Amino acid sequence: MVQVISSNEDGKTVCLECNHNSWQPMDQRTTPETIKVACSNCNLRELCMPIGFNPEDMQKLDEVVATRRRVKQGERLFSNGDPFTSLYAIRTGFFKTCISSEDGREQVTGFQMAGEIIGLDGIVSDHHSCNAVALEDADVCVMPFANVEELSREFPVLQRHVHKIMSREIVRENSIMMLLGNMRAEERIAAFLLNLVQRLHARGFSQSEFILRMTREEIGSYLGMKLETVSRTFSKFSDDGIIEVKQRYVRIIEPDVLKKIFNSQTCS
Amino acid sequence: MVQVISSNEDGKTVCLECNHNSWQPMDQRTTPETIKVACSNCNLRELCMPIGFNPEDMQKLDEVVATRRRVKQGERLFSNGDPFTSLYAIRTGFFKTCISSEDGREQVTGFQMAGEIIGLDGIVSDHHSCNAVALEDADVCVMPFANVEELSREFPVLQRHVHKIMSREIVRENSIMMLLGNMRAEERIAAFLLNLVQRLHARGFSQSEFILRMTREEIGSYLGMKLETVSRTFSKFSDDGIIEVKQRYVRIIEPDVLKKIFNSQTCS
DNA sequence: CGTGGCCTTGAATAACCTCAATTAAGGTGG
DNA sequence: CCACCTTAATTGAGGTTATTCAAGGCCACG
Repeated sequence: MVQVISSNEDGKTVCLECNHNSWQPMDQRTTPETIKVACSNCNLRELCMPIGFNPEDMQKLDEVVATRRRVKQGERLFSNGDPFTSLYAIRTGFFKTCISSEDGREQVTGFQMAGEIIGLDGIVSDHHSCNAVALEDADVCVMPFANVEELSREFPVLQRHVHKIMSREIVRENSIMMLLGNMRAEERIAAFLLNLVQRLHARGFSQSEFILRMTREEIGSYLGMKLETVSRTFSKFSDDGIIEVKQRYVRIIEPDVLKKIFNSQTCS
Repeated sequence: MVQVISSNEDGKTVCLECNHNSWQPMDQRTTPETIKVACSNCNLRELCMPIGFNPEDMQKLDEVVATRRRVKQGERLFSNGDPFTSLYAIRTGFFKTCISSEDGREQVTGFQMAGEIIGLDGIVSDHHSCNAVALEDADVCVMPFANVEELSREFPVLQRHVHKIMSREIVRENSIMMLLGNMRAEERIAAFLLNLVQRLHARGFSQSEFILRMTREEIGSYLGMKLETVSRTFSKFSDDGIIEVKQRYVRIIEPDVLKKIFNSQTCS
């Protein structure tokens, strides 16, 4: 495979073809085999674990993660109806979560990347209420929820962290409700692109360009619009010189214009 | 004030004028002054607290609730930006939670009634990210989050309960995303009415009739449609003999038809 | 080099929104 | 207790946005 290397404005080297395979810039990457399976020396710790642990507590914290699990592209980490046992921290890869209505309509409820936690939907009923599908080969840390709860009782900082993760998800969904309820197509796409690039940037990738891991249809499902409308909106932004789009490749040329569209379509 | 009394199909007596003032059928109601401010003998316990406590633990659980607070109609329990200190269990009354975009558009993120918990949005950032507005005079139990966390460490059953409440909110918002992203106006209104009547019924009210506590505009904001469309859809359902509507009063005549509309508009 | 999945684009249609006028209800003060 | 005023709800006509249906192009993969 030819690897497309590009430098972003921070001077970080990023692999556009496989940016999904590591949160790290290429030059710092190590092979998976050299990484011990433990939170205490995980690169992603700051993303999915609380800070402020001393070394001996950190070691106990490693007990949260029982095992690792690989999920191939297109496969499910869990499905609607599965018994709930664990939360999952994404190490590598990219997921979508989605629910289906009785008559078969699908709603994507989120896209998740490295360092993010999925499975929270299962707590309330002891069964998952959505499907988690890997949009590319993925690797997750399996955190049995019993372990999480037990250690939470012991470590208030972990307890608070778990609460914050759940609260963050509630707040995220609130803003999706705003998006779905109040925004027009262009605003939704602008919000979507800005959110995606911001999260990728926080993981060491370019602030301006990336590869979409989902189809137009999946984007549309998430944003409450049809795939044709997604495509048309991308094309319009491209015509306006705001972004460059070619299939899954996206480059943001005018982030400020995108932000303006997001904040208010009718802004004078 | 003339009180409109009606009997539902279960034979329970319900006051339509003030069904919002108590979850209980009228004949079982006691005056607020006779109720001790404690979870251990609260009528709503089964709605907002875990079950399976023995009496001595129950007494410790009472420590969760620090105080009670009255919120008059139209006033806010908390606002976007307020420091987060507590969760609130609604004893009586009816709330909406809403967020505003930068350009002033409002999105109602939920309607909450007796026994439900609000304030979870504030945990992640130590500040509330939405407004909680009383749609009628309300009375809430103030549960300082520090107390909740402390007792959660001591009582696994409470810990699990807190997690379930947060997970339930995540799942609820997932289904709202489905509603906003995939459903048409009639389906949204059907889902809204069915959800409302189901929750009211769980609190001892009629399965078929109730008084809306929110305006058409607030319903529209929640469901992602304009107030005129809400009104038109109500009128259409009324013309079709599915419901009876007169201003805030709603009676569901054909729940099965409503369920069919909700499940699939295009159902043959 | 052919095949299938994904993406793009066009034209016609449907759903919902906007603007506007009217009616109904609720609250206030004389 | 009633008249007035304000807010909320209904309804109609016309416009806009996004959807639907359809055709064709691009790309990866065998």
